[in-house]
Amino acid sequence: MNAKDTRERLIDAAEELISQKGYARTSLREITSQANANLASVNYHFGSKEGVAEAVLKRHLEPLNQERMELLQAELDTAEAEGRNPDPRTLLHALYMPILVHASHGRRGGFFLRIFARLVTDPSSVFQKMAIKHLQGLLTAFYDALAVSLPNLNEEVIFARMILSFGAMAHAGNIMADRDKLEEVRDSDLPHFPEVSVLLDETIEYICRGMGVS
Amino acid sequence: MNAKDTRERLIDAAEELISQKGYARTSLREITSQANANLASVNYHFGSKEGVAEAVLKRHLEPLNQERMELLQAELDTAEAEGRNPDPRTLLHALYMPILVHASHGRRGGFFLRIFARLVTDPSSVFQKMAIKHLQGLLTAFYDALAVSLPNLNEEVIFARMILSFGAMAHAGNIMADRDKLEEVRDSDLPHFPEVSVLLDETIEYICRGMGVS
DNA sequence: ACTTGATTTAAACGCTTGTTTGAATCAATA
DNA sequence: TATTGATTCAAACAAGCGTTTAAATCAAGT
Repeated sequence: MNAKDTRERLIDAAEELISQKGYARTSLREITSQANANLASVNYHFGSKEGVAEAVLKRHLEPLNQERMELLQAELDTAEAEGRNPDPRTLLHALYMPILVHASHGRRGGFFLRIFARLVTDPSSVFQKMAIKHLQGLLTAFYDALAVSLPNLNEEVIFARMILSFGAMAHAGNIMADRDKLEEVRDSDLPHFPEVSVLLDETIEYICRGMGVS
Repeated sequence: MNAKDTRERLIDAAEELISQKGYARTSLREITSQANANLASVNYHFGSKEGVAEAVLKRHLEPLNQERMELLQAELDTAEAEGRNPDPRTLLHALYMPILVHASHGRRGGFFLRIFARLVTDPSSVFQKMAIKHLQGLLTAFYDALAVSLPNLNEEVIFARMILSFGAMAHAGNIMADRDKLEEVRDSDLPHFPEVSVLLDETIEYICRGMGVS
């Protein structure tokens, strides 16, 4: 019991600290101290500092990607049964709703989405490899489905718009996670930062319009 | 002459290295070595490691923001002279074209945009302060103009869509900068990454559609 | 109660980091 | 040529880092 507990406390602490300070600026001493564990425990349980970061990402991305793949498959099956092309709006919901809902529910979702936004941006290191490993398959599957469901758009354009949607979604999730902190430094000439639920809805609609799906 | 040269060589080296490896993973020893300068020169010329990173951002953001503010003012003036509201599409062009063109022209623009994309994402440090310092005024000015030019959308919605556009733009610029590297690791089931010029055009159109401007 | 394998612990390792220092060098003015 | 102020330089600094080690502790099966 104690063993597994330590492992999970380490992931919890790493997740929170990395989301707040970034991977490089978070030390193993901070992580283990926040987790009430020994300094060496990270290397024991995860092999290295990179290992615990990978575990953090895995804990969120695996169920998230599974859910998205299931929603994708469901629409593909329904469409085939009904003898029509998959509906692009349904596909976009399948791809973006789960992660946005995840980001807007509870602390840990916010922690994760801040890390995720950086994952996409970070140039080197673990994150690059992890991004390819955990996102390439998902992206390809949804690209294939979208290409079928939007037969009047050429491949390059669909791909370009998927990239743009991805950026919009990642940034929106990041803003959701930091909403309260951003409100504090907001220029008073700007309106309030949108409520999380408003931003969630606006994101989906924005992406649908951007993709050319009405 | 030698003095100013060193300063600029340091900024050049910092820009390239930070864009490739990230701020935290780039050491002063790498920067000064690539710039053919002494280790202490960064602290002499910029006061600290943060100082040279700030100088990198300044060198791009100041002319860029000046250009955008001039384009904004030009449209506001023209609109007032013609007794109409500013045109939202023109405003969006003014806000996003300069930085996207900058990103797509030449190496240094690409270097900058990779750093810029991280600037928006990075949780702590210099970057947080720099983002507020260099972007808040720009954002506010464009928000005010867009609110006038889109009178049928409420404030919160306009602001939300600006946030989403910002994310899409930053991600697109990042992809432009890394296009060739991304092509190498691309899943063969995906189409080629869009040409820089294609992505540039698609980005502007995507943002206009997303904002609800047709 | 003993053994075994997993986990935790404290300590130390070697290495890299950003920064500081004080002397050396340079360029230009008088 | 002497002086001055700016710049460069080599060297050292203390601090923090991730990782390793070997002994101590723990939990469970026999």
